[in-house]
Amino acid sequence: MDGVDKEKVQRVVYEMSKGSKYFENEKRREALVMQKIQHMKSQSALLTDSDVKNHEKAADIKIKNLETQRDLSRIWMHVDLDAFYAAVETLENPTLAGKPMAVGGMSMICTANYEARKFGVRAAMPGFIACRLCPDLIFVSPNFEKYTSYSEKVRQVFHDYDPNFLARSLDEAYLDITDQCLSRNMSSEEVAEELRRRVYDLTGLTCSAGVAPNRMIAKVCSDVNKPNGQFIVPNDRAAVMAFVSSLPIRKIGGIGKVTERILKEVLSVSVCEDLIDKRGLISALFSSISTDFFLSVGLGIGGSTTPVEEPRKSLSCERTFSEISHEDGLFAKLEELADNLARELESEELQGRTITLKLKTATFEVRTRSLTLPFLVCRKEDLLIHASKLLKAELPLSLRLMGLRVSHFQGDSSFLNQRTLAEYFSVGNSAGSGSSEISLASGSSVVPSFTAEVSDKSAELSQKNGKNTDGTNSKIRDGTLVDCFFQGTDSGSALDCPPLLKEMRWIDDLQCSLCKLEIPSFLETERQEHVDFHFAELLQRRYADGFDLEAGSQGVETQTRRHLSQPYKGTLSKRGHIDRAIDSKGKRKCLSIDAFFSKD
DNA sequence: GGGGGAAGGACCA
DNA sequence: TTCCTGGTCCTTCCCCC
Repeated sequence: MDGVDKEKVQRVVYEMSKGSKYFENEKRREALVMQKIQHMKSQSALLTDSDVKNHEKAADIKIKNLETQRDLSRIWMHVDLDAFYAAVETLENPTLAGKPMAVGGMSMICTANYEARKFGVRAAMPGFIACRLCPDLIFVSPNFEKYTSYSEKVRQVFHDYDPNFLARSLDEAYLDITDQCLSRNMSSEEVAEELRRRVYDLTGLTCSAGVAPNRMIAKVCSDVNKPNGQFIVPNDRAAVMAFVSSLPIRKIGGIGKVTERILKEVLSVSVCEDLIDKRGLISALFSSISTDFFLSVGLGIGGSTTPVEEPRKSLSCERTFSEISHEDGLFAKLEELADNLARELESEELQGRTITLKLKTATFEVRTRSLTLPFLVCRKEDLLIHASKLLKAELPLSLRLMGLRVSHFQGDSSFLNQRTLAEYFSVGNSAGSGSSEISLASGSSVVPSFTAEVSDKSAELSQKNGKNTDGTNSKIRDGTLVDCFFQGTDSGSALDCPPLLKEMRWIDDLQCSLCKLEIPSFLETERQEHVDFHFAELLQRRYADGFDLEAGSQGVETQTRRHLSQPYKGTLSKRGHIDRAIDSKGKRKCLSIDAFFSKD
């Protein structure tokens, strides 16, 4: 931004943050980056000329490969609305026009209009610092409903130019305008001008556009003549290379403050062209994925085909608050988050297996603690049970932020179409249950359990060696089989997984009957284990207040998940004990089944 | 060596 | 007085097979 007294801005920001906890944390992070840079420098110093030459050769092969992927047949446009939130607020309240204004509050600013930017006020700047930079700054609270409704209008226009346009946020999108240009015999420049005019006519908002053969370059282009302008890089290799050659690496999406510093300080790379010149060192010092990325940046290649829409990977909720150190207060916050997140999960019809607790301490240190369960969860109660354990383990704490995330969603879409247990049993066991057997527990409640045979060979081998020998996880102790886990049906497994298992999923309406579960007679049998797969969850629920099954070995989980998608976690001993269970104090417990079920 | 989980961090809007 | 939120991806470390 021209006309900004950068030095003054830096000085004010420094003066205002100096000595604060935030500042101290920044210094800590800065030291870590420096350490990383030093480490990479020393690694670089160890490289011989021939090392670098060899890496250069490897990079050349990569470059050759990348060149074959260069696609100049599509015309991409990146559209970015100018100071979007601020512009919407000004449209709704014209008295704000021409005055420095920021959307956000004293703690943080979402965006600032161009008048405010002249003072150095920027998005992601705390409001109190912005106030110092620009004492007349007007604050407006964000109103996302309003922005969403404007965004929808703008998207109507986008849709006319590319029905498959990619919306990146409320104020940004990528459009493939190739067909528009061809069918209407218009240049990309004309299309961009027309689109921007239509957006303005419909909403009163101005936007900037960038046009290039791929999204990576188009994104950079939209920034060139911002605000209310456009810039075009023609679909021509030489033009792309010329544009990229002097382009500062920081302009590229994916290269942020830290990466920029590392590239500059370790490799003296500052513009994209340097990435090709330094390909040998890059290949030597960075991972293959990072090297590929840096090389494609140097070549101006990136994102020319329409990507397939990926399903969501995680869903989270986090809140910043004024410092809390009291346990009750922390758990109350957690409950709020669990409640919020459960609602979100419900509205998106998602269930996940991994729960991640995010904590930001009063000193701005960020910690995450996660837990992957053997079953899917989405209800508030379940989130809370597991997240509470994660939180408990971190106490005492003084926090300024807490967040909760669920990920590891059930990827297999067929899983979602599976029948519930209730449905399964209401139509009988006719659907290809194969080798499975259904045994009913005594009493009226219908409880499925599975039969799995443990091969004699496996048991023998286990007995002989005292450990697993053939990929199974059965163990022999005192002449009886304990620690028996399920595995898949591929050859070599001793335990056979009934296809029935794939028909199951945890459902709430079965919880009552699950609580009446009785352990069938398998405990007395010699060479046969019937394990009800609801058992693990039953235990989890039963001891929700701090009694946890110790995780089975990771390998077992892996195996089990791979084949069954519903792993059994925990250990059930043949002699009727719940073995290796851990209570809330971390003590290992051994309960008899009788004792377990006689509780309350 | 590869797969998976945990933790941390970079980056983006 | 006061430094966000929600998401993705990558890396590193470690365990287990």
